[in-house]
Amino acid sequence: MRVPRQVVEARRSRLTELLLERGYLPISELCEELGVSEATARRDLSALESEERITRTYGGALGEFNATFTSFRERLRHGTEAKAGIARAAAALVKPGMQVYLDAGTTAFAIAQELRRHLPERLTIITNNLALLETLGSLPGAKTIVLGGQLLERQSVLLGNEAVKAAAAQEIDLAFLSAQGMTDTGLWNSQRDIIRLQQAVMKRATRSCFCLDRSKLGRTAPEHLGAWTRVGTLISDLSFPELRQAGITLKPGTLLNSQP
Amino acid sequence: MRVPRQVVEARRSRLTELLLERGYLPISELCEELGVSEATARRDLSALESEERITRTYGGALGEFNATFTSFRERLRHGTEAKAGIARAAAALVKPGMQVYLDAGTTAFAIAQELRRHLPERLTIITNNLALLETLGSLPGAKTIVLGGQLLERQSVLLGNEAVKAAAAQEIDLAFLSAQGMTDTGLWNSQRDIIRLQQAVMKRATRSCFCLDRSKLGRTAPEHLGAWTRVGTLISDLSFPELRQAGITLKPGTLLNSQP
DNA sequence: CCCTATATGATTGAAGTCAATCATTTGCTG
DNA sequence: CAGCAAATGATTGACTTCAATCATATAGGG
Repeated sequence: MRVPRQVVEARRSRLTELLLERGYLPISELCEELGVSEATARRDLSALESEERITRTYGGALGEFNATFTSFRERLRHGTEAKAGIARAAAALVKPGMQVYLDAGTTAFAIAQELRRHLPERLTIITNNLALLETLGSLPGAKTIVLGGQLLERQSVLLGNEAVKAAAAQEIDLAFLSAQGMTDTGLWNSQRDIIRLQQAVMKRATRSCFCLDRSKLGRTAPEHLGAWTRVGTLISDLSFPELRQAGITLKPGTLLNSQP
Repeated sequence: MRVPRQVVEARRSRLTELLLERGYLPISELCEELGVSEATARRDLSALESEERITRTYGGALGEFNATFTSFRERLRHGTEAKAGIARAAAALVKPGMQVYLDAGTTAFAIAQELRRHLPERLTIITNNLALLETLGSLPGAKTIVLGGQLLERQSVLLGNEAVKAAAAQEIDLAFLSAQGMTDTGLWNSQRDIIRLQQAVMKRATRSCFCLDRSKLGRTAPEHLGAWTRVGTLISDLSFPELRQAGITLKPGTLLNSQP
């Protein structure tokens, strides 16, 4: 029997809520919970899936919860092998007892995963990248500090004045930072707030490492982050000659080449 | 053919990693990814499931990622109807343009879900409860601020000096707080760090609402949070006479009764 | 070096899932 | 109020998943 449109919509949003809360539900439980037949539950699922509000699986469905986090993982997965190499080179710099800052971005995610594999003792990790917390929260023996800030819509980063202020109060041995582009005039990033935070971190960090793979070469972004003179270390899959060809000449010892 | 124990273990931990990264994977992809037959993949899955390192589903498996968050959801689900009533009463106090603080705990989670349903305009939400961010991050038109702090192992809360300092710099119209127990001598909570943060928040909040359901009545906890004189509003499913019977006498207007 | 316990892949039957189809009921529009 | 469009539940057959069983190969202990 036909039922008011509004009832259908209500049921479907209840379904998304349920999945959001529970993460995963098999069809059978969905039917019971919603009080509808299997056929209707399936119809709801395929409707919601085409709106990309949920993800169907064989036998049930997943909530599109932490859409930001999962898209993060997606991006990382499509990220080149280069990123994994950079992460390895970066993680190798981390020694026991250090206080390490990890930036926003997927490179930091890769570094965190690498650190999970080979975890130095008494590590303190400082970050504003919420996507890392699932990875870092369960590390035994490591301390994780989150700088505060405003949650960026559709992203999993905290930014703003709170973040800058909190960064200025930290002691950082080693900061891993990333950027969206590099040219002969320096590094570029998309948002002013990100740059402000990065600059605050660099001021407090004994050593600042920028991690950029070759896809960033020659690209710019709306905001200028800083000149090459401010870069302590560059970790990249690019070689010295390749960089010079693009007009970038680094002081010796600045470039750290990652293995592929 | 039999294979070294170490190989099996390596494959299984790779499997957990994969699920951790991708959230969900169907059996077929697992076989391909691990290079084993379906039978072996299933055996791995049931082994890991019995160790509670993953969750099996019909047709695949879920990573036990953000175990903290999911256990959060579990707890919330088992939470009584009372909690939902309290959340409704709490959310009704929130008016457009307010800056609202949400505490750690599942009650705050329930309030956040309620706010998502009926979202006042220009809302600012301040919290240290990371479990809320999935819910609050996608709210259009609302601003979410996270106080910094140290990530508590096996929980999704940020605490410590950073948190207290950040709280002291906030302007809060309405704070929703919870506690683990209430007796005639006041409110109780488990950890000193939580209490320090709550006290800092109360100092900055125009109005502080404590949300406690009847299961908390008569219970204590290791640390004393404060006397009843410091409670601005109590939202509960308990009635005035019930409280008085337990030796708790509130000033008129302090108790806000939630509908069941 | 031998023996056994263990890991693996293939097979199989039972059980579960899915999309399509159809009849029925009922909201909504003209 | 009449007719159409939409929503629902039941049914069906194709397909998938699952656990159990079995044969085989080999790691690891004595």
